[in-house]
Amino acid sequence: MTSTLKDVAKRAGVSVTTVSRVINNYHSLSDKTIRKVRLAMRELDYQPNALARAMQGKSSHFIGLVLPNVTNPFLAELTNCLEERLFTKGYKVIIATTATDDQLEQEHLGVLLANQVDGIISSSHNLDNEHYQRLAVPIVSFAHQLAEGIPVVTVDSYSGGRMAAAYLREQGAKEVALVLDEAHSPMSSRCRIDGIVDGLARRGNALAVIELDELIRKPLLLNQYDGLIAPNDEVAVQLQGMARASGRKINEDFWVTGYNGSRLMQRLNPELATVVLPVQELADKLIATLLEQIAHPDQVIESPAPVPVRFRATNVKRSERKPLSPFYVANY
Amino acid sequence: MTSTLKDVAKRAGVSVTTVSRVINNYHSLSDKTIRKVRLAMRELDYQPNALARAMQGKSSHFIGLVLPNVTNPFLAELTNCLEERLFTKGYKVIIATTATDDQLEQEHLGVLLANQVDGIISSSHNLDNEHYQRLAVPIVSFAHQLAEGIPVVTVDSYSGGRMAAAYLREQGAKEVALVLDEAHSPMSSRCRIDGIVDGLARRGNALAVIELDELIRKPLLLNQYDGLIAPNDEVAVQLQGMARASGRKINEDFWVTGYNGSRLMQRLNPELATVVLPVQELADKLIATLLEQIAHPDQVIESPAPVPVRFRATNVKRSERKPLSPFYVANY
DNA sequence: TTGAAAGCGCTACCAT
DNA sequence: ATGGTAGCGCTTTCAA
Repeated sequence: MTSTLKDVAKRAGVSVTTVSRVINNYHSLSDKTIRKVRLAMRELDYQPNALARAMQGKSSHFIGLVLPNVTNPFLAELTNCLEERLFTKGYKVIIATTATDDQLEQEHLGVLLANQVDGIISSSHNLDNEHYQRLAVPIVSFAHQLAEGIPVVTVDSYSGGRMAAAYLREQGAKEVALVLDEAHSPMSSRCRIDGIVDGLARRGNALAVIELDELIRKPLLLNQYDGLIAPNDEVAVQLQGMARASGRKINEDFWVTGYNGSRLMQRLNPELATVVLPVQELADKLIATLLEQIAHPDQVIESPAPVPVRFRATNVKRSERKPLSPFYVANY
Repeated sequence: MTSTLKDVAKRAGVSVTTVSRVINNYHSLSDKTIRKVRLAMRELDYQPNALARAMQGKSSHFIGLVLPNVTNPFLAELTNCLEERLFTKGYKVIIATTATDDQLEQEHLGVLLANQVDGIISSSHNLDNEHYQRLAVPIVSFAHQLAEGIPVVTVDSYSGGRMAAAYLREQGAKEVALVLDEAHSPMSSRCRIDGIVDGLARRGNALAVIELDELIRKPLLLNQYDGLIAPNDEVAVQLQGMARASGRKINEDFWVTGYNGSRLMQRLNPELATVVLPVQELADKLIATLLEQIAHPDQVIESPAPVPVRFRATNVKRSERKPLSPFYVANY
């Protein structure tokens, strides 16, 4: 049905070589030929077959994006950002959502390899080191050290933890606890906890730690605290809701800090103090690192330095808030 | 570097044909041969090249997923759901985020065609009818009629609107307004507005309509209402925040309804009354419709009947809330 | 039960 | 400046 190089060549009265050349704007072609070919292409509504092109040992220009899911607002934003930038660089993104399922991840990786992806960007980490090590394809990881030799783009989570803790202290919080949600989102970094401890500047004192599940079961536990550090913005909002329900006044006698600072959560809850990860910068770093690895497959690529984070401590008055920005594109 | 059919054949001491046959579990092969080949494949860590397979006029098993973005919680959930189901059916998903940019969408569609996608699922609609009509590939649309002959999976938005309005009335809201956010998320369906009007059951009265932007500029406008219908859950939460800031008691003297009912928003704000779209069912319908079209390319596929929605009117006590579910997989 | 050989649509090398 | 042709890795006749 769809026309091929040969069809175009026949119609233009030239060889397939010539057609191939005008497609790839080769030099040394007469204007007349170029015009003829272009015309034939248009007439036949010709679409070059990218898969066939990818078969000359050339690159497929596919990038595999492996992540647990895309419903997490931060990952969604990262995904958007990566896709957009990769597209402008001529790459197509194949998504592979793995949840926390090791077998699913393994299958997905297999499919990506089978489809000759030029490289993989992964924020999943359900497999053993050796699995990742064996993958014969350039790969960059986000936030997790997958295996030795695989570059990883990280954020400065120590500073993140420290700033959050310092913020709570400055606001006047006396009893601070770290809330964990190990079941669903294990704290990725030891560094962050170190930062929190240092930020609290309470030498010799252990950091109070509570499980979210426990807190949900025994809401009275909340009364012991006036400052909470959540593992992410979503849990932070939950905690705010719980505190409000127990009669606490958010940002007056009770403070919560989040983590990630996605635009969505920022809009939904402008009051939320949180550690903001620079998504665009992370996307750029991930891509740059991957492309470098693609360009130099047998060179060992260093992981870039941890990306700085910033802390957004908002007590913005409602009247000063910005209107919604165009990320609300669809509502249905 | 990576080994090919030929390599495997050589190593196993058989022809490429035979290897191809064991890969595709052809009948009539001696067990001995099968074992030999399997062994060779393992030894060489052989990965069939999916792109080469897609070149025999066989299908590529690529599906293009075209959407404005993936940061919208509902679209994120739909994306997750589609990817997961398509993967189990042996399809790979290439994402194409278009925002509201017609040129970007056009380029993306071109790339998808060039990569021989078997079909396209689209929730973007930035181009003219003819553009979509011309696409020589099976395509299903979500929520928008792209062009005649292109099947579209819709929800029963009339009922959605009607249930939201009825809810507000039942709660005792006297002054109800529909809030629009035309700039960022134009109301997709006339039906929904019809439903709202019918649900309010105020014959002869026009429906009050406010622009979100205006409301943000003049928060005092809120005082005129005690019931708001938001275009989506995100705006609904914003409105709740604004109302709370003006001293209204949510769900006591002020009610807001949302739209979409994504799990994320459900967790973040269990109090939010909203119209819930059945994501899984929508994903299934989209896939089924697309696959049918792929199976019968020249047959005209009918759009399925609008999918029913349900209204979640929550006044769930905090103590009765369920714990977070495992969609919070990553926090970083 | 197995193999040889002809493509799939394209690029690249070698000619002219 | 242009064309012939040999593959890329695989599937698929047609033969044996």
